[in-house]
Amino acid sequence: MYKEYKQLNLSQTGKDILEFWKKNNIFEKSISTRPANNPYTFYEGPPSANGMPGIHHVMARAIKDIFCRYKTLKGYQVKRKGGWDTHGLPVELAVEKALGITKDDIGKKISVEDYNDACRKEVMRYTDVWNDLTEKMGYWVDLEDPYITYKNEYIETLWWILKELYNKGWLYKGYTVQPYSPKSGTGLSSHELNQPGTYKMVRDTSIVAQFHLKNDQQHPLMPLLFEDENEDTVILAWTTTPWTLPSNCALAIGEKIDYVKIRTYNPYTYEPVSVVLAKELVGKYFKAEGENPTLFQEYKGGDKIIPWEIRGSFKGVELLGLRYHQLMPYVSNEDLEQKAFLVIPADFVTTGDGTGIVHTASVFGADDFRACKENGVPSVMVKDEAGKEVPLVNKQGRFVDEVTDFAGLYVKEEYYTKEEREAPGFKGTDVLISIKLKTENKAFDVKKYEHSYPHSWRTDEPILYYPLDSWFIRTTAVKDKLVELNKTINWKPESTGTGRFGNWLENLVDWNLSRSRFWGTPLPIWREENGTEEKCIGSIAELREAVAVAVDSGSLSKDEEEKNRLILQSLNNSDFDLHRPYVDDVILTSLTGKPMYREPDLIDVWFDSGAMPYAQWHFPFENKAQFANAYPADFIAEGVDQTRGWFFTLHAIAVMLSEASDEIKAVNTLVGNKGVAFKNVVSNGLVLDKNGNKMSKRLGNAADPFEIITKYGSDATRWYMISNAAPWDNLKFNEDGIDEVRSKFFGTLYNTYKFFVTYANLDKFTYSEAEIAISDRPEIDQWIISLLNTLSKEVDAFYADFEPTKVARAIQEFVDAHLSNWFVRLSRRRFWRSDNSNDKLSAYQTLYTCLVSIAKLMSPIAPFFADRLYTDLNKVTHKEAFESVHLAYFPDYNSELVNPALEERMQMAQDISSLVLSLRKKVGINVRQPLSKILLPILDKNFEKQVEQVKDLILSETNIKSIEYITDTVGFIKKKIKPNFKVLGAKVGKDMKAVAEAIGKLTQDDIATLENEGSIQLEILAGGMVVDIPIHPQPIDHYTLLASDVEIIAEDVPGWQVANSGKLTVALDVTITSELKQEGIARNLINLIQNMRKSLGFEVTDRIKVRIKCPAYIGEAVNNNLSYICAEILGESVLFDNELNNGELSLIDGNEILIAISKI
RNA sequence: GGAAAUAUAGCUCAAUGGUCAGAGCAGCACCCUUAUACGGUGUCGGUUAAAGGUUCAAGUCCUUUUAUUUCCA
Repeated sequence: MYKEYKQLNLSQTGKDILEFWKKNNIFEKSISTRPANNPYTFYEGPPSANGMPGIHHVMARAIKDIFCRYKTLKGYQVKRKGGWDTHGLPVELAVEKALGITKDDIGKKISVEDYNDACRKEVMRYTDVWNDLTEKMGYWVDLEDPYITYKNEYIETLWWILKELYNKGWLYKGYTVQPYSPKSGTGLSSHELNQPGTYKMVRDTSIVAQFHLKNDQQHPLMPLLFEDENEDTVILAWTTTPWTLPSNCALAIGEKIDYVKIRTYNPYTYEPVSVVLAKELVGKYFKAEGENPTLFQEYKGGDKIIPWEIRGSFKGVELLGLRYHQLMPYVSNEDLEQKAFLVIPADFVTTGDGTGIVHTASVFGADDFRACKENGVPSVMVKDEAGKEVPLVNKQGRFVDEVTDFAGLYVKEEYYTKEEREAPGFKGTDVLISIKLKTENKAFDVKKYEHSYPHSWRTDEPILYYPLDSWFIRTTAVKDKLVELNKTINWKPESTGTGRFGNWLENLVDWNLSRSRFWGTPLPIWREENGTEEKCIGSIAELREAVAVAVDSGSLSKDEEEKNRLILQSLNNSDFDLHRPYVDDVILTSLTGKPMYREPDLIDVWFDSGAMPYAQWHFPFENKAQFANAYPADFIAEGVDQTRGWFFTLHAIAVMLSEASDEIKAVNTLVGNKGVAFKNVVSNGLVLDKNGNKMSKRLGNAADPFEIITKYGSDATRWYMISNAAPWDNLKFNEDGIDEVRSKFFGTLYNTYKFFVTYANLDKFTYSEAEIAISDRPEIDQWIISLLNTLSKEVDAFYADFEPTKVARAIQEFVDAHLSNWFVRLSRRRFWRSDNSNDKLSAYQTLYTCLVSIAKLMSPIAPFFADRLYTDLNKVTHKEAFESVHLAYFPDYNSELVNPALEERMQMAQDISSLVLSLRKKVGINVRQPLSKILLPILDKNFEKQVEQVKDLILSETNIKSIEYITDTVGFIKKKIKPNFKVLGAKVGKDMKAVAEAIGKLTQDDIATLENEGSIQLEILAGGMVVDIPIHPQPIDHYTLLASDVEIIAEDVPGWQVANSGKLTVALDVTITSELKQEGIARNLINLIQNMRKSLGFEVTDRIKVRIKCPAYIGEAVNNNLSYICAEILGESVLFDNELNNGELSLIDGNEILIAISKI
């Protein structure tokens, strides 16, 4: 017996099937039953388990799961090693929050050791919740043996990779300009900068400074800039950070921006001056009424209106190379004089603010730094006591001594205490600088300016952009190869690969690896204090050796030696933790016997995850074969936000290793990899709430995945997400949508199953009979089998092309429109017949095949329901030897079973039926009333033949007695002609409009001529006008119109009820004879009785007796159709009883009728 | 500021450059049903975000703008 259910309960199905999987190790079997020599490699992007999973994780993981399951169906062995991302700032922040401490307290209130222990616990805090969700949502991933990024083995592989890069010369120390908080003395990550509330509106002193051009230089623009030798020409540049002006080293312009030179007076010193600024911004600094050369004679210092006139204009590119006098010459040298203080190009210059010229201080702005580097402009630096170059502002945020006037002053007012700032006479440094520049004739405009500026979320004070020491990976060394190999990767969607990722690679800069933190992978580099010698450690063994050397060297202090000795012991016992602080205690010795200390930085956590292909196997220290068998990945998938995260780090590390590492080169050769880490990548979009807003806990619009799955089941949730929008489009998550999927798709499929089992159980159909050849089955069976095969092929192609949305929609369409609402509906009678004919058997076999195939096709997306469907069917028939659909194989596509002509004519049957039903609706004759015939105008010879084959389906579906075909020999049909634009467009081009119009004017006779002779001449004016009334001789173009250039359809049959759609036209005979009328009454009665059977709860096999009280003419109708009625309702007898007083009162044809039925 | 994606009916989505822009849901009306709180027929609903341009022809191609989102700065 097939299992029957009271109702569809996807949530319960999920739980049951999960239990079944667990009990029978289905996941393990899905791997072990596939050959190891046919691997399909998937990499799991590790989630961080220190946060709760959200609904977007269900989305992301459903996508991963789908393709892994699909490939399993296709016979591949798909191992899915899970993983956890355990390092990084979010972990540190969570710990600090939990312990109520800040970064400053580390090493003070709490030891680094305890802190790291706390991190280690924190990071796996929600693993149980994650594992629970993983199971419940049906995501198959190996949770038994995941890779964990904080494990020593994992870190050791990272060290190995770093060493490979180091040996290649691709690991180096430099500095970058980063957000920096002088109060806490640390750099801030962009993540920290993105904390809410870091950007605040502040009022800063802004200065438009005058950079005086040198009047003795060689430059093409000199004659224009200096019209006479006394002219003082300056470039105006604007800044909101006046404290960076002493460090100015260049001025940046936009090459395409228009600039002008304006003669005017300085508003503070009243000196005559010529200023250069962007043309667009002139109005910002000059009043319109001042533009008057005659005012120049009258001008006195202090006048409100300052006269001005434009004396020249030029493109930015013409300004390049101009030299100017250093604005605040506290620090200079030969190098600066030669290469700095000039105009350079930069792409970030705009005319939105300021003057269209940007003051550039290379060490205090990331853009500035880049622009200066690209143009070979050195930075303004001083040497500290150790002889090291340092900027003019020290790490406390104060000016160094060399900036004599302002030495020791904080550059930002906010760094002073409240008392200091409120003291009488206090002036901020920016203000002091302004005053100085004003008096020196170097300031053109000083204003307070309100703008948004980032603040340290810890100290709440404005940050500085400041140069900090960093370790870099020279990714730019392999830039071309990164770009080249990216083109071999299949991106879904493509635009992410070419656009976002491609652009990113084109503008690649070296990878800044350094992070000043505590919980992460330590940089394995030890250095002498003066940096002359350094050592990169690539393995634990190497570390042990180096420590041993250091211990034996005798050049360490007693203390250090003792510590090292303990470390060595621990290394020998293999229980040394590679994290800080332990690794910081390791002191190595240089060749010259000097101590070497570890560089205190940790590495970017993105390196952790990008190295997972190697580190998850502890390559090359272990598992070399496993690695080679799983490299590179065939498929990965993550959110689009990972484009420059995980996708990049995977790609970058793989490409670099393909150049730097002999081990990797060997593997690449072995597996035929040019150097990529992954071949296919799906970058999925975000999950937004139903209004398109970001989901956040704060707003309370975040959907809880557990709640959703409990309520609707994982299958409906997954199906909804996948079918609703392409993975890379953002999904507007709406619970109503899940409910719709449940009732529309799963409901329909479930009911189809229920229908099947209801009758299959009655008939004891277990598929034990011999398979009826498809060609021997009825038309409708052949049709649905044909569609099923077409569907399999399509779905296969969609899966292979990573288009799950198209898969889901195709399956939905099949199940709903074709299987349930056509095949089953039209085949119902075949199932409830009492004889055991071949026709009935064929119906069972066909429907069974459809259901089993659907289960397989849908199983990657809806793994629970599909497995229930499959196993419920297969348990009875034992047609296949698999205990789960996930161990089965993808349905074969059998092209011999596909019959396009059959699919076409069935479509025709559906369309014709639909037209007839719409006609019935129009004239108000319901379907229960039989009608005698419909007329079909014949379009072509094939048409009648096609319709004849599906005639019975149409007739029974529409309750019509016959179909008649008419040809146009009698001029009976009115035809309509439509141009086929695609064909004609190519032929007539510009004359299309005129030709279309001419076609529209063809008469019924013209159309007949065209049909009979295959062509007709069209005349249009050469100008493209239709020849209307040829009064004057006009040039005329002739076109020969072929039948293939147009579409001709029968539009109307005058005197009949007609409907058409596309090429089809149907005319309905609405005459109701008395015989038809009686039959209609009989049908109505049947319907009433069937409803009574149902509401009285009779079984479909119960036989009944009927008693009726009704008007005589209805009785006559019943008598005339008695055998038909009895057959339909399983009635033994129908008795007319005018004394009847119980029973159900109904209306037939407007007359009361009383019916009573009873079981026999 | 830069890059990318998206924008079509109240909602979710379709639509090779080819002529009434379609489905489903929701609403309304009628109908059908011995699987189906299912289905059918009709109805309501559109300046295809806006403005230019290319083309015989644009939702579709190009340019600009706007909005939303993401990443980067």
